[in-house]
Amino acid sequence: MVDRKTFTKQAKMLKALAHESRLMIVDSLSRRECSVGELRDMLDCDLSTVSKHLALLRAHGIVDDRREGTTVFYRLLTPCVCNFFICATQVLKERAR
Amino acid sequence: MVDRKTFTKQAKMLKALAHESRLMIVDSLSRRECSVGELRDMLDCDLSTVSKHLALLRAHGIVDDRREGTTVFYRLLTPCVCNFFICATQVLKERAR
DNA sequence: TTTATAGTTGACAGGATGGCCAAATAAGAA
DNA sequence: TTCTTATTTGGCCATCCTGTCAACTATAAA
Repeated sequence: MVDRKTFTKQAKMLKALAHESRLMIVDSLSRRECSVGELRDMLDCDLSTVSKHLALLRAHGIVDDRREGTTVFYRLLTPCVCNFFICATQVLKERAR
Repeated sequence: MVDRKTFTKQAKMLKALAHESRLMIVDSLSRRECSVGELRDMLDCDLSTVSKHLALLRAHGIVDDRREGTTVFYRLLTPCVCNFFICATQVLKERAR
């Protein structure tokens, strides 16, 4: 039997990832460190919006940042989040049948 | 490079799972078929609330139902969603370090 | 046919999310 | 110091999510 609190934690983690832009951010960061500006170019939305998505991911311990001059670089703190992509792909495939 | 639409689909799927009650439902259904009433007893909330969570999961092709008399039984349609539990546990563990 | 049981659906309220703009901050360059 | 670039934060609004109650539907039993 699994503890209710565990489900709560897992739900919070899933919620943090359950957004198109945040998934795209995680995918990018899984390849290499990126600045906020680079991520905005990819997502094509307001810089402040990207910054807030990153703040949320950081609050959940998924990413971390470091400043280099005026630029802030983000990196993946828990690379295994990428396994979610594998899971999701698998479910979508299984569902399609 | 991954298609933007793929991220959209994955995000929708994650959103469907990103709720404590729905995770608990999926976990229960991974063990055996359950009626709405049984799930309500486990979740301890309004029957209509459970019914809506189930409707949402069904709309995403994650569960399916069958009626037996006045009772409706739900079952997991894509058992591989359980891999999300493994992923989530792994991330929470990696994050804890 | 009436009654009881099991679920679903609609309406509604409160709270959480997401996105943009504008203002604030941080750091380097002039 | 002042200016510029990069990013964060606060305010605001629109939208979505959750949960509850009440009303409705479906099926079986009396």
